[in-house]
Amino acid sequence: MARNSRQSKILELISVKEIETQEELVAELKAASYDVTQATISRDIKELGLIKILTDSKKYKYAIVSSSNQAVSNKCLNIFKECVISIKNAMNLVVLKTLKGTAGMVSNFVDQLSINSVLGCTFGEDTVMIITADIEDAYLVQQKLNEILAQ
Amino acid sequence: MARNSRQSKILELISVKEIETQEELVAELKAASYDVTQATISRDIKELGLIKILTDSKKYKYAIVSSSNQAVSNKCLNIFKECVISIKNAMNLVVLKTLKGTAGMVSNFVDQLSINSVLGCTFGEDTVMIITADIEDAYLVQQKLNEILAQ
DNA sequence: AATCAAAATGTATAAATATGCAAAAAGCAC
DNA sequence: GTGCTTTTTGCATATTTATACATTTTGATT
Repeated sequence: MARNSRQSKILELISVKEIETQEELVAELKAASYDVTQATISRDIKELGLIKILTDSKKYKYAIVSSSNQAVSNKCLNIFKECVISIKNAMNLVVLKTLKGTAGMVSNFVDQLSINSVLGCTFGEDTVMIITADIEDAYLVQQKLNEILAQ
Repeated sequence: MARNSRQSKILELISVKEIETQEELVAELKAASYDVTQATISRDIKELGLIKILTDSKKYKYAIVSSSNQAVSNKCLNIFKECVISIKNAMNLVVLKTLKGTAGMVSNFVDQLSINSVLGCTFGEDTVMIITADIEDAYLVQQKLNEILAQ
């Protein structure tokens, strides 16, 4: 569906760039050949439960709502699920395979979850690597992510 | 200073009521005899780093930015500091004395901090009670709060 | 394919928010 | 106090976002 794909792109865009306004988002989406208007974006943003937060430079930017304040919106969760193909462990790492181009967004998402044992995330085109302190923690994180995906 | 007092009132208002718009906030402030315009509120909100999140009923309301996403804004922290008079332990409880009328706001704030050992908070007019699992946890929470206030 | 129902989107505009600029208020030094 | 600087605020308005309504698209059923 075009809509899901577009919303997934929105999540990706806001996790990579500092998007200040919906018009800016429209422009970025046009560049990625999603031809939509601001009105549609406004609706997408509401559905995804995105918020505007202040950056260090005192400008507003769109962001995914953090987990402690409020549950991640169902819509976000669904998109997250669709993008993750597999979750595997390797020593003190958890490796996620994702749809091409969505790894950045997924990595950002994992960061947002603020799981205690996650030390950090890096990502490429279709792979996210989560670093934990030890093998046991990697296992815990994998469990946790599986739980979230199973919701 | 009138400004700090007003901003403190704003934090209190948004923690107690679901404030959907700045105009609504202006009205509430007027009722509390703070006579200001929407423009000023807009600036206050920016300074406090407040955000708009979706409620369960799909309406937007103002909220304090959560701790995991981003540090609580300096401004919020300052106001928090000014409102807390003392922090004491009693068994598995931590008891905060606050300025009259600000306990609700402070309690909300403590919730936002998402400290692990905090099981829950209740409050009256000028007292916040934090419940923890045991005496040791109460001590840890007290330590943590003192750290935050000392920042 | 034709028909209907539901969902998604665009257009136009209402509603909400941010901000440039000028005025007022608050500090501060003398 | 007076004069000067800095901060805060209001007014007017630009900018940004949400939404009512109409239209288009999608999907299912026959």
